[in-house]
Amino acid sequence: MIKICIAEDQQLLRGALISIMELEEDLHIVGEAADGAEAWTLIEKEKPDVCILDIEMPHLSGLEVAAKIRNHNFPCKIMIMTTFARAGYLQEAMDLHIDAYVLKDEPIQYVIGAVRKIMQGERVISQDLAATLFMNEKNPLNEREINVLKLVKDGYTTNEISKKLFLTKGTIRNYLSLSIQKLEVETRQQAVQKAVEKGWI
Amino acid sequence: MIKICIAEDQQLLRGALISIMELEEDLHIVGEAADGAEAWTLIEKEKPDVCILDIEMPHLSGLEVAAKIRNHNFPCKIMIMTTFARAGYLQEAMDLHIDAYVLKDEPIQYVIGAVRKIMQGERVISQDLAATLFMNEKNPLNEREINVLKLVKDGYTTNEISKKLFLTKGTIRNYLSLSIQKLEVETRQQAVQKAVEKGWI
DNA sequence: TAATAAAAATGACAGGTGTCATTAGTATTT
DNA sequence: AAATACTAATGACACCTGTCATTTTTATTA
Repeated sequence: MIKICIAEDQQLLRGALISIMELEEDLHIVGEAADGAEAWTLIEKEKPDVCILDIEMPHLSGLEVAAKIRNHNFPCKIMIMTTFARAGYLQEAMDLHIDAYVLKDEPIQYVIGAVRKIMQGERVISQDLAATLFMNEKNPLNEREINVLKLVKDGYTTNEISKKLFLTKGTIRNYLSLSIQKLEVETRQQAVQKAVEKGWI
Repeated sequence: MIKICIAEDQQLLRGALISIMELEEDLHIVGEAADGAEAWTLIEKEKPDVCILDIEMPHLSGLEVAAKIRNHNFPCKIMIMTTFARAGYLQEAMDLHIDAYVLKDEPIQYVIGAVRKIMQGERVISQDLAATLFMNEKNPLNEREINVLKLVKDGYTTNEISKKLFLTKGTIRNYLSLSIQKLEVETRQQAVQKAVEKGWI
């Protein structure tokens, strides 16, 4: 009997998956969570064999939960289940030695099959993602550029960012100018768009 | 036996919902679609009693499919099932006399219950949305402002927009300036954000 | 026909944005 | 000690943005 925890913020999908997995004789859902923080508490308590994590959740992302699981050396298998085929996410997942990375565009039987496979030590990655992984563009931005770009994403202006980071506004503009060049776009907004799309910030 | 068509672009959710609904004795899924265009073909062919439509799908949105159903005077009940509690979407749905407007954050049993209720002529709206409906801010933007703001959303610059619409760039700036004032924000990007969030563009 | 409203354009202003060349301080390496 | 690279700052330039007052043109209405 495989003990599973599932973390997914959309109740409709979470509930549906649970109902269907419970119909399989060898699977048992030992807990469900609607956000990352809840998921971590649950996993600590239930010690599941497999946990299925959505990436984009409130409080803690699925990748952050995965990092915690690995840091605590839990023997738990990890499946990331997400809508987004973003290279950055996938790269991060690989670095964390995630066991399965599955897109929400797969059939349920694929997900169930993947659970069984990873329990046997296999690794599962959705077909559409394999290509993404090979292309493997890596994040051209350094830490400072990432920080500044994140603040732009959150709607802050050059001046506000300069105050927040204790730098002059000229420096902020320089960082953004560099980011724009590295990402081969023309405005800070396009830079944010591209960086988000690639999973780089 | 209630005949149901379901249109939802995420296969995992679509498949899960179908499996679970098929377990109910009085429900029967007569067709599934992964985008709006497919959904419309299906509905014309199957003449279901109820169709469940996601809003954000490729080709045709759920609301556009709903409009087609109403224009052709099909006797089909319509349930909109979406992630987003956006006032503009809800308003449009109400104008189309949609029978149910359900958030993806509800339990499955709520959705199944809603199907039965609308078959008996009731109307179902997710609790969280009732408030949104009463607040009922309406879109302060006129047609031209909406068009310009949509182009900004798609990443076009002032100059590109002026060429596309055969207006001078000064005029585009004036329209954007007005939009910014009407939406009570400070930049064009914030204007786009707010308008999207409210379902106004 | 005259009055009114709207859509579109213009010009001017302050301030924001992106680029670039240059400088300076500070580690790190060789 | 010299070379290298990174981080931060500065000033200058052209261009973009948001605002405002004003004008022209074109429909609509009285």
